[in-house]
Amino acid sequence: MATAPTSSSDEEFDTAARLRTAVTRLHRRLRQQSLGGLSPGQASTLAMIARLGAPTLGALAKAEQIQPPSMTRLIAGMEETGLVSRAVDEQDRRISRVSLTTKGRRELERVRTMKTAYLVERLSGLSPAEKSKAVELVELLERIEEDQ
Amino acid sequence: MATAPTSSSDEEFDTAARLRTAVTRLHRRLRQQSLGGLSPGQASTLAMIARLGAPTLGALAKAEQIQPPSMTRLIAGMEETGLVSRAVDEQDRRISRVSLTTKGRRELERVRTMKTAYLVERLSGLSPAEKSKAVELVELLERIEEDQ
DNA sequence: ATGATTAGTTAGCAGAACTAACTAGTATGG
DNA sequence: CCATACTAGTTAGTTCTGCTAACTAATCAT
Repeated sequence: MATAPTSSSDEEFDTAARLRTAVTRLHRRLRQQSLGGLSPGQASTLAMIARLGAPTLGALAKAEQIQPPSMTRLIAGMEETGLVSRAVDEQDRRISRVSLTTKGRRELERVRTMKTAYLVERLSGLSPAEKSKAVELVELLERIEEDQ
Repeated sequence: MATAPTSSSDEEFDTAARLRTAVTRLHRRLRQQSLGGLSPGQASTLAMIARLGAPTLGALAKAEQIQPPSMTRLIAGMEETGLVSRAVDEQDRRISRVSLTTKGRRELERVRTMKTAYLVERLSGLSPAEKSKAVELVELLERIEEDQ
């Protein structure tokens, strides 16, 4: 194999490939964690609604970085189980605003810790030095995805 | 270090929550990247077969960390499009070994750059200091998921 | 030789994402 | 002021990935 040795783009490629694999697997693992009846998407959306107040469905889709139809379905399921309620906007009746019900707020509180329990446990197994590195890791991941 | 237990676990929780969100979004983004006709699972499996040589279906499933039935289906699709071929093991006829066809090798080569193009581009946008740290951080990410 | 184990397959379910095409409401330009 | 264009959201249908349960076929062990 007569490839150019120690090319920095080779290293970048390797790092990228490993990052891809790692992200895929961790994602799968996170999906398998129990959230007590809520899907990961529901849990995440619940938190986002709480953060935004009473967002429109489109705004919510944008914030969660999914397409509107995906959000429609997600919200439909959550409305059915009484986690959120929808209200048609008075000014513009095309728009429907989503807000948390009391049950939704209660569930969010209950699930908040469960959601991260697995990762908290994994993180707590790290040494202090690694732990501070973990913070850098998160910052790096966030930077990689920003401005899309 | 007088670490108040409360603040320490708060930090861990926060890091965990951010890591979760980051992983979910990056995973979604990576799934949306075009791989020129191959599904992400196919691309990943292609690379794994190349690394392992002529693995059994079970070994492949284990390496990719999915259940055997999922691998059966994945391989079935890849066999249909001529990316891999299966051969029954002579010694133990329960076993079938999977290997790349010429087309499979060609596709792997072609996709190898494409596959991580998005991440490579993102990584190359980082500062040199960040870049050198990225490797360490990916290793940490791998450590977080290991021994499951 | 029979019963237990192992490898892989088949069948069926579910979740999460997408696009394309539709409905309904709003805004606008002639 | 109305026909047309645009916007928000929904419906329908597809794809991909993963799972479990139950099965067949082959091998191993007593």
